[in-house]
Amino acid sequence: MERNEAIGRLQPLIGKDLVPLAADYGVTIWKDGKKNKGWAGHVVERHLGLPINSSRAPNFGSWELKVVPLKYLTSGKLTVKETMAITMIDPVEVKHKEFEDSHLFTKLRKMLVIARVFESQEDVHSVLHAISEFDLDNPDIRRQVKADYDLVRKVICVEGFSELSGKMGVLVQPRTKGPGHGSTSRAFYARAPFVKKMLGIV
DNA sequence: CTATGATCATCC
DNA sequence: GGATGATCATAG
Repeated sequence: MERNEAIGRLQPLIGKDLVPLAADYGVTIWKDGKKNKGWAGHVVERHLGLPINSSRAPNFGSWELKVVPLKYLTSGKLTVKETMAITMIDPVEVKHKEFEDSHLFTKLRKMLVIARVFESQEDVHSVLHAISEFDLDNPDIRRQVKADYDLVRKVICVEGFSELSGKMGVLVQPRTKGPGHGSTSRAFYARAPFVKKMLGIV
């Protein structure tokens, strides 16, 4: 499916509550009092007819789909609530590949970012707020992302994979991610200001 | 177990 | 409120 087609399919969902859709598509939100944090992403993927799997390649072949939560500030303004997980860091791959050949670049160069409104942790309602296309075509942004990638590379080579921390990086940070319980894997995350740029709410 | 989808918990 | 590290459901 092309990105434009996906946009066309998602357009009608803008302003709609995603919670009832989760039930329609059989997506679990709560189980034994614990939350399936990826439910919103699964709902959108199912809506587009994508089988749920864990392939590391961009889910649609040439572009990447992401759902990100938005929240209202006390001032009443809408902003990005969280950083966005992009992809796992494979130390071997990062060490041997240039930024232009990395998974990070492949995913960032062409993506579709869906913004949903976060109301509360209970997710009683969650309205799809906007759909935004993003390509890594801004020279300044691209240069900074590459710099962050190179920093990660350097740390892995010089200090070791385990020294990577979320404190590093300007637009993209290396941060722990995984099933939890002692997992030490890390992933690239887009910091909030970067996500705002993607959504065009700078 | 670790990849995917991400958000939660806690510290400052 | 923002940042950082930890964690949840599901699939292979």
